[in-house]
Amino acid sequence: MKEITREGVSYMTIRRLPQYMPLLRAALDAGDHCVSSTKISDFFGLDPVLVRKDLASIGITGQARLGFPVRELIGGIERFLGWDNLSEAFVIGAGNLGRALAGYGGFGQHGLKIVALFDTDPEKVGKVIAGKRVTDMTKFASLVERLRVPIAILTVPPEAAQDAADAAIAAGIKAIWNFTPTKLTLPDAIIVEQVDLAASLAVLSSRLVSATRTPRQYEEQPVNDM
Amino acid sequence: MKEITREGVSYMTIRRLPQYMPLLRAALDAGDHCVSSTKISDFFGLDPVLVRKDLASIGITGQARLGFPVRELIGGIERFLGWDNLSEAFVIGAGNLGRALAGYGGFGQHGLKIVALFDTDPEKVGKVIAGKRVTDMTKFASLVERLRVPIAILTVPPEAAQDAADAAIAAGIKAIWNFTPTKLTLPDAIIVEQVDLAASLAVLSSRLVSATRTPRQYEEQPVNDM
DNA sequence: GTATTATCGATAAGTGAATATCGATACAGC
DNA sequence: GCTGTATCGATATTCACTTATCGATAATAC
Repeated sequence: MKEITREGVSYMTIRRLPQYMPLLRAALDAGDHCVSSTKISDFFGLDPVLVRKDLASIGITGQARLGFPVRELIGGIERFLGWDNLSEAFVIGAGNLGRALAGYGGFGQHGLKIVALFDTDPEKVGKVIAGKRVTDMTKFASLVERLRVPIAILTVPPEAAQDAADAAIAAGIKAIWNFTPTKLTLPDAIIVEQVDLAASLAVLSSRLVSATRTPRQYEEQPVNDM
Repeated sequence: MKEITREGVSYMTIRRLPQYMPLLRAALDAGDHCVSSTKISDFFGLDPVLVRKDLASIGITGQARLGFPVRELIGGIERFLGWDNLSEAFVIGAGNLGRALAGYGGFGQHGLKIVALFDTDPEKVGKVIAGKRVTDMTKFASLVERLRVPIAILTVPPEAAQDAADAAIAAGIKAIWNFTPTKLTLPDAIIVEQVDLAASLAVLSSRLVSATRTPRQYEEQPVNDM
């Protein structure tokens, strides 16, 4: 996994940071001033050194014997991930998945605000999901321009994905969160993050195959004599 | 990324294999007998050697100048991932996300068959989504036992996730595909695959932060998450 | 005050995956 | 048949991430 990332923060670190957050918030609620890397690493089954490295890489420094100041930690991670000021997003595709995402209340904590949904189906246009209106796709471009929305969340059927993505970037969208299985080919300047359910399912089912086809799974088998 | 994997096939390889499939199926439809690693790698922006290594690791061998026999390739990957015989799954949580997954027709191609949905909400029980009945959660255990369903797809609210997962494995579920942001603590023998939207979003927004705070631009990233 | 211990930060070592290199192979064109 | 070229497979190298080690620090116990 070779990733060019920002200011020397590795891809894997970026993926771990948000996972630390619930634990940190819980600690804050519990009134703790400091959290140790050991405490975090125990919870997630990681090495404490790894946690310290993650935190160090975004410029947070702890104190020996005490740990890391929770408040500063939360603030630092939020700032690094851009969760401190909300980015607005449009959902393209108001099917079940689009509606599920629009209805999920947790994204606000993650710096994402879904503003509206778009669809071509006149049946769906005009409905309101969790306070967000489903708008006709023909209005997409003008609204992106007017509201300067940087993110499109793509939840259209696979065969419509490339066209929708093209339309989105033509309208000025900077980043696409792609929930379709379609591999998009887009200009390099566009940020694309793929939610790859097929890959995730592959890991699951491949493990299941191992578990069922061989009674003993996992690494080592005593190779020698029986 | 250190992962326990089967027979020396790396985690990253397992995640790439399913992505190759659409291209292979397209090649098959086009009547090609062979596909070269170059063709695959070009499409996905990978190194051809990497593709060959992936294929070699699941025991598929090609021929110089020709490439890899498409039919054998597809068969091999499907067999490896367990897509050749469907695994059945129950969806726990018939909210928008659960319904979206139940309504998605593509999982059949990936060896997954969603049999039914479960929910505790009497409002939802009895409804039918894409031919699958929403059943009361109280019937879950007996149905898992009777139908020997190995997989649970978890789409309940975050705060209900741990309880639902506990109930699932008590009923005999072997693998959990967890779409909730809750980190589940379960026996080691249970296979858990986490769809980590928070991590995916973190990568997206962290890139967006870089792009907006510094005008410069970055490389691409073919690595997919979740 | 001194000893103990948990924890940090830095550096070094280890691990595993991606990439580069190269000889071998088999088809295509002449 | 000979040559050229695309492709494979194997080995070696590079690179990134994780783990191990160790001295320093600061709270706590005595």
